[in-house]
Amino acid sequence: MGVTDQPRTQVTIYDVARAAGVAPSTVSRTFARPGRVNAETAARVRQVAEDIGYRANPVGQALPTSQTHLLGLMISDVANPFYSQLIRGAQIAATQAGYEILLADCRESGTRERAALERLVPVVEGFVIGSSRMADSALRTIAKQRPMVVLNRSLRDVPSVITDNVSGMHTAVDLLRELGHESVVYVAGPEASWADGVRFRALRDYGTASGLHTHKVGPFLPTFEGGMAAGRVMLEKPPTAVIAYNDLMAIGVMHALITSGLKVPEQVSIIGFDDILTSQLVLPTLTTVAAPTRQMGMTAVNNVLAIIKGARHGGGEALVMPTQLKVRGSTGQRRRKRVSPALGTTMVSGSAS
Amino acid sequence: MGVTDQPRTQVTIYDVARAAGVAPSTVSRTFARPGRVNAETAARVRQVAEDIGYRANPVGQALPTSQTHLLGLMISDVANPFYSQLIRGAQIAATQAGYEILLADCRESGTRERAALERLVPVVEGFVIGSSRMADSALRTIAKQRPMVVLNRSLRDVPSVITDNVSGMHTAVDLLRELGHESVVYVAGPEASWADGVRFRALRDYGTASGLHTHKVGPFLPTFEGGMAAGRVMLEKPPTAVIAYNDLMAIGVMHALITSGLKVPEQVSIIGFDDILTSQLVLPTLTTVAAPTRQMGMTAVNNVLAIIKGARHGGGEALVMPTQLKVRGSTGQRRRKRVSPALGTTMVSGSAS
DNA sequence: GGTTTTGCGGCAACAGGTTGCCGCCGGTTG
DNA sequence: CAACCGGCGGCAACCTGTTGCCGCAAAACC
Repeated sequence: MGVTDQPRTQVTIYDVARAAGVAPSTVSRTFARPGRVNAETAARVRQVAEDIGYRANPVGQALPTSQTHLLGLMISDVANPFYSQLIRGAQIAATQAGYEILLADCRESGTRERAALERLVPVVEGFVIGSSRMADSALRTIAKQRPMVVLNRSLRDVPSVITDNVSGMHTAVDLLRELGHESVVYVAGPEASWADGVRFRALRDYGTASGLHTHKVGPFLPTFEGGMAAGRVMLEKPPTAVIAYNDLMAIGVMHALITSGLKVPEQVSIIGFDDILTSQLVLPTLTTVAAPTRQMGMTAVNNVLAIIKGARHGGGEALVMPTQLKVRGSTGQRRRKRVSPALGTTMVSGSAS
Repeated sequence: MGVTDQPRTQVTIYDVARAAGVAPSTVSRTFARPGRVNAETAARVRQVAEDIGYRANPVGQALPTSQTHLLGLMISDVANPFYSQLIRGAQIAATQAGYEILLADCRESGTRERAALERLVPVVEGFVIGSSRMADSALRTIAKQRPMVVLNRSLRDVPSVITDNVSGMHTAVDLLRELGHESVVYVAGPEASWADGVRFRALRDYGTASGLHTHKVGPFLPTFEGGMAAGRVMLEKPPTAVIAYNDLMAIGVMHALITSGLKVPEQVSIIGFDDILTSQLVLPTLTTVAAPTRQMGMTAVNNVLAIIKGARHGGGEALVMPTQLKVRGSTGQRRRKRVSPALGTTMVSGSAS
């Protein structure tokens, strides 16, 4: 009946030692210090180990060495496809190095994030923080306890991997200018998101410099729903161009606008950030500033691993990954004036705010 | 400079014991066996522990008790949004019980799945297997070693949580019949997927019984790309109705068909399975057989936990979760014969297009 | 009052590995 | 031939908790 007939007694190095006629320490060394043991002896030990089905117990190894071979990966929302590739990249890099990933999802809450990190500290050897919702100081507290690499955030003295938000935003602005746009609304994500601040400032600064008038709405949740909410807010005075904190929000905005009869991209151009798979599936397809998420996941993990292995993290400079503007269907030429159908409330011209 | 100044020496029960003037065993009992220790003594120990910053070391606890408080969650593709809610549900249930989730993604490979499970066995207390790509026998081998609950698969003597594929398929067939369809093509997912077989058989059996001619193409990868590939294959002789193994494939099929000029749902009706978020974002929106994924994740975790705590898994019957047909824009009335090239807009799903 | 119970703290043996240090042995070197 | 050295196996301490068992003292019982 019971399928779970736990093998009550696990095979240990002591069993192997006895069976092979050597001391336990020799068995241990055979696996942990290859070379320290005579080749013949080692071969015999390995053989015996295999015969009687020995498997090293990671917990036993972890106690004296404090190497759990576990890495914590904190993300703010598993349901956000942005993380899919990041998780996968992390996973691949970890597996290659013989590590496993402990996944924690804080559901956009700094409190939950903190609690989860606190719980994980004693178990993992290091952390990769996918987008933190915590305050710098709190993050530093954790960083003091374990090697960590943060993504999409720059924090003095803590190694980080970020995307080139500024130049990504510039390409987006350039595109809008080329298309004849004169103003743009930025749909903000979580206040706690570092990237959100950077993106908005990059937009404002470069926008002003290049004659694009900018305005901001939000913050909203960085989800499809959040985007829809933002879209509804904008309906009173529809903008001609929108840049959203991320793709999910951009799609939400687009959905809300289209549902209320606006045409994308004829009346409104929309640009997102990240380039999640869904961006290619919606209609119109979404123009977006793409980030190499998978690569970032791998890089982040490899870096924590390097630090764990003793590499003193260098100059403290963030590692900047290039972004790429993917121009798709949601952006189009700005129409001067009149858009016939019952659009009494003409647009912009004297863009207020 | 270095931010990672690991406090090399952690505070142990021995430190607490010394500081509180008791034996280490008393400290241990204070936390592990409340009640076994005199209330006053316990209070003092707790106070001292807090003062000198004692935090129990999970590894130390895991060794003698073999309770790692870790659960393995195996999924076949993180990038498939189907798993998002499942992961989240699992996560929530685990956290509530004081457990953490070790995530493994086998990327649709039975070999990788096996390897990952093998690696995790010694570390976790139990497994939740999100859609296995392994053979029954291999799965049983693992099940013998650790408590496990499998999702979307029924396996004798191994507890499982599945969706009501059969009745879900029936509702889908009923819908197509109502809409006047006489034949349907099933787009198959991975051969190694148990659910795929069940769905197809349910379709064939019930279809035949209700006069719907069925045909199958595949297998294909259960991804957007897989769906596109299937769509291209079907182009030679376009079907009037398609049911795909899952939403991602359905969307891929839809994309391929629409791209080559076919109208959905006017010329082809498409139905998926799962109800991932993206299904509501594409145009036309996707009709699908929805599964309560979050709930399933929680249920699965709670069940493994129960088994770990000693509950002998009951009759071996799979736990069946209800499905719900979400009728959306991708399904429509079958057109008898000729569809004039310019069918213009019109139609049921008259949403913006 | 004597004896049995009960409450509770301590001792020490684990759990399963790792590793510093010692010692044996055969080969080098002078 | 003696002193030295390198290779290699074993001993035992150690990592951090848990827990069976013992013993002592106070409480409960007859």
